[in-house]
Amino acid sequence: MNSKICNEKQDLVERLGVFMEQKEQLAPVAARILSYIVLTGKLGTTFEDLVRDLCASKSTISTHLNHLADLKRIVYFTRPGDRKKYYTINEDSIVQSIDTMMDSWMEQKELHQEIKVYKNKMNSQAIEGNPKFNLDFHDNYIQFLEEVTQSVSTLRSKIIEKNTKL
Amino acid sequence: MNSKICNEKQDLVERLGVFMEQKEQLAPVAARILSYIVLTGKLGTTFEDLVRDLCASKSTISTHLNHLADLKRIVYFTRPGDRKKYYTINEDSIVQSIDTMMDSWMEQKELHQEIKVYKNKMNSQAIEGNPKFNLDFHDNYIQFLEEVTQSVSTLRSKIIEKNTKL
DNA sequence: CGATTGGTTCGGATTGTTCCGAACTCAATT
DNA sequence: AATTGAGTTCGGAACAATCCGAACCAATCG
Repeated sequence: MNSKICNEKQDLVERLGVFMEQKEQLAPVAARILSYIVLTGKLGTTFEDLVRDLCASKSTISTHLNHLADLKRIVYFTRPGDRKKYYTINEDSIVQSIDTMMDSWMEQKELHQEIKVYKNKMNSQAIEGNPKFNLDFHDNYIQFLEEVTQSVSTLRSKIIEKNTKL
Repeated sequence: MNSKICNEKQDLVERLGVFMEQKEQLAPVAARILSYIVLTGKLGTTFEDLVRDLCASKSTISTHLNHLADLKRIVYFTRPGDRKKYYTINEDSIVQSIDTMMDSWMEQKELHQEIKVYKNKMNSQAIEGNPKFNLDFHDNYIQFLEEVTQSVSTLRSKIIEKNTKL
């Protein structure tokens, strides 16, 4: 009864889905589930909505829906006297994606620092002051990562602050 | 003769490789080629270095090496009277990765704007002022994307400036 | 109780990715 | 002209990801 997904929504589900599949390392159907849930908003999305509108099997929907819930990308609410779960996106997903970004930048920074240790050791072993490695690249990269992390961290605080004010 | 890769380097190649495989959507061997080239630095890496030290077939190395060159992730120089190509990372790879990030943020922003158009249209069609959609999430996300793009764009200029001064 | 609703689990089938070996090309050497 | 060096191309083999159907379970309904 509440069916008949409009073309515009279907189109957006596919396009946002492709984007997420790429950027969030999700399986095609998982990405579509997530975009469908984003596009449906606070009304919430049910298991059967997804099976019907994404034309996927119950098993596929079940697996990916649970996976997204495990990742805390989605949450659900329920209605009295209704066994169904109504999924919506986790509202802190902006902060979540910031944190993921920052973690990855930090990991990258640590790798470059290890590389510097390695290259410095090699340089000091080099004969007659003939250094094989120039560390500028790594220094610049580390500096860039620090600055971008710093600046996004500031943004993060602002977002947190705004959210707690509500 | 110039062989015998040390354990420390080998270990770093693998670990940086895993990171890049994830974050840059590269095939395992492609990611290892890139890390090997990073770790070898300005001396340059040859085809045969890679075949020998990564223990991969010539065809695999050939394909991935050309792919990385197509992506402009690596460049090569040559030596007089030597047919080999000496690959190094493209020195503007910091700027490159900034640009990739910003492009992706922009694309994401455009998607959220389209979603807003869709949700607004639905809201205006809703009967008796009962809006189905709350646009705060998208507004916040768009604002976040604009701010982070802005701040990274500033960093980008600073890096460009520094590079041209050299 | 039996049927229906709302899902979960498991064993493949299908599809996609990644890599390899063999045969090949093109230049430079002998 | 044959050989060697440096690499490319193509046709699968091996492996991994993704999805499906069938069988199943647990609550609720009639």
